[in-house]
Amino acid sequence: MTDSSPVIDLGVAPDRIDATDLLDDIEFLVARVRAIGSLSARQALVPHGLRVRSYAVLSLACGSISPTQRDVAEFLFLDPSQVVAVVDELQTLGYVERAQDPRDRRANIIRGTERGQAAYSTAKESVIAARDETILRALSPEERVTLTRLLLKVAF
Amino acid sequence: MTDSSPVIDLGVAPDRIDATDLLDDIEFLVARVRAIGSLSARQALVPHGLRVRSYAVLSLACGSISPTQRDVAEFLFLDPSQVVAVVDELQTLGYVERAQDPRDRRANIIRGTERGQAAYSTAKESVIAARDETILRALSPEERVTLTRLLLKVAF
DNA sequence: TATTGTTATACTCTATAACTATA
DNA sequence: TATAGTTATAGAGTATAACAATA
Repeated sequence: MTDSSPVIDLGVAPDRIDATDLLDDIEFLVARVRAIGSLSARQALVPHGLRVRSYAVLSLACGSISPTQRDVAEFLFLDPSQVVAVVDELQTLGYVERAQDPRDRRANIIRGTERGQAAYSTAKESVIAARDETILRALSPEERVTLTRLLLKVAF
Repeated sequence: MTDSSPVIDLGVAPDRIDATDLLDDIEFLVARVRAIGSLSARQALVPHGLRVRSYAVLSLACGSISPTQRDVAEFLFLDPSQVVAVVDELQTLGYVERAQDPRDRRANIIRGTERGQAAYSTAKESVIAARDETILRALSPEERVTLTRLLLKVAF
């Protein structure tokens, strides 16, 4: 990597952002970090033909929880109608399949196919690599653990 | 408050979200917390006639940094063209005014008016109250400080 | 030649309502 | 009566390119 660069420009020199309520505002900071992380993930996923949202759904489908579409919607804060579109897309790619939930014939269980597992695996590497270069770059291993733990408490 | 309730449904019972890569994924957690915080702030701002984005710009305009539109764009990760629209909106409301930057005649400095300061003040109370009920509810005071500090390191 | 604000445009994300089939 | 998935639609958010004024 000689002219690597791209990554993400965090903009705004520190000397101009001194006094602002927003800097103490967790909501604002979360929004900004999310924007950085989202951009990072989006760029990393382009070569894989996935959007951040598709990647998230694929991740759930490839895990061991066998979620219904409704589970996916709640977990990712998506409207059920949005899940339909994403699952359609992933199904067209051959990455996931819909299976009838034996406990409730109305529900579709989403499962990653073999091809989907493989695609998720490689995409995940790219996403993690990009993340380590952007949002995690400034944190020590201990801080990363702490941040994860605190976010987890807030998120659920 | 007898039937308070509304607030935000975090959905998904813990017993179904056991094993998932995403739970260790800071990017995912940040996205989810941001969704919660954004919804919380949006609801709190409805009575004030402000959107989250307008509120953020108003906050910067009412601070002591006298930002240009470009500063606002970089700080909030907005495209400069989006800042135009928000400032137009706030100006129509009489909350901010554009002033020529003496150091650069191309640049507009955005300042909160007296009316804007008042509106920001009351809106801020609502936003903070809503936030304490949602994303900060699960954290101790010490944890809030730690979370803020870590997010700040990542955000800039 | 580069940058600030601006206009315009297209695309993605999000919110909402209604319908069907099952429960 | 309520819930899972689906369809449709409108609005908000975001990305991109081009232009005039100024640096």
